[in-house]
Amino acid sequence: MKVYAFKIPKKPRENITVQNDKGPAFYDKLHQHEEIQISQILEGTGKLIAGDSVHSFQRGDLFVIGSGIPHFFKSAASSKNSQMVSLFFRKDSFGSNFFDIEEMKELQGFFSNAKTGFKTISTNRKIVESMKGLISLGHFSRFMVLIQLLKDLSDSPKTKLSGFVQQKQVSNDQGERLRAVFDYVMKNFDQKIELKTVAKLVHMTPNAFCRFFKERTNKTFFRFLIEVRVEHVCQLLINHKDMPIVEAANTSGFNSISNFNRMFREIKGTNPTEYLQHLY
DNA sequence: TAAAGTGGGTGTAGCGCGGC
DNA sequence: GCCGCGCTACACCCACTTTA
Repeated sequence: MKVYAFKIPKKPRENITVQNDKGPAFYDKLHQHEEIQISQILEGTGKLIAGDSVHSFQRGDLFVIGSGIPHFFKSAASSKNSQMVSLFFRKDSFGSNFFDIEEMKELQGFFSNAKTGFKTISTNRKIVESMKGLISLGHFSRFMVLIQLLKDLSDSPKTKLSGFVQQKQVSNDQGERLRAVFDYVMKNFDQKIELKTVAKLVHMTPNAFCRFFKERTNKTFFRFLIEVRVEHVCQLLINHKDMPIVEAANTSGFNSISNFNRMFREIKGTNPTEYLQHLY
């Protein structure tokens, strides 16, 4: 497995590509592409790895993934049906200066936020309907919808996806290793994971692996693992409102509630109870 | 690669709060 | 008042990370 330098399949002379992914799971191979990706989750749950961060996704979420950000959507095993409408375009799709003209200045917020990617929850029915409608539209209508969509997304509340901007393309060999590590973590985060096991998985010494992982993701391996666990706890608590916090923490790989609380506060900036109160 | 430094994991104690 | 739950603080150990 590798970080695919992904080519978005598009027809000749097509500048906006619309994709309707429907099935038991989404395309789950780590990849990166030049196009900016706007994806609306219509059905399904799971985790999105984008750049250096882990995010949960569920129905209604909308993600903007910037050009060159390595990413993949990992559908949850419990998710039987997944559907996502995605739109791909490049900033220079309509000419190198198209988005720099005065009339497009209001969209600069979108492009600056898109560099690190962002997530927004589409409470705005207009955005959801625009995304759904894209599938059946012709080229001109798609273009018009895109411009309005960019404006709506510029104004919508957003959460940053990745903490840093990827400066260079990840090579196939490096991507292969990262992909193996991500895959292993996704399958085993609820159990004890040792550095030497993961390092061995990618044929590296623990020292070399630590350096490698930090260089590519801008964070340590264990920091990444904790983020995956915390995200899983959040999903458990959201989906099972009566589940005790200590049970959610235990089933997500935390052995000590005190350590869990500390990690949760570091990552979410608040304690689990306040986090849930904020959501409802 | 090895040594030094860092910080994550764990156990324990204690506080606040709500329910019984 | 007692109990359970959620949370925080602290100390200690040692695995992990960084650096030379």
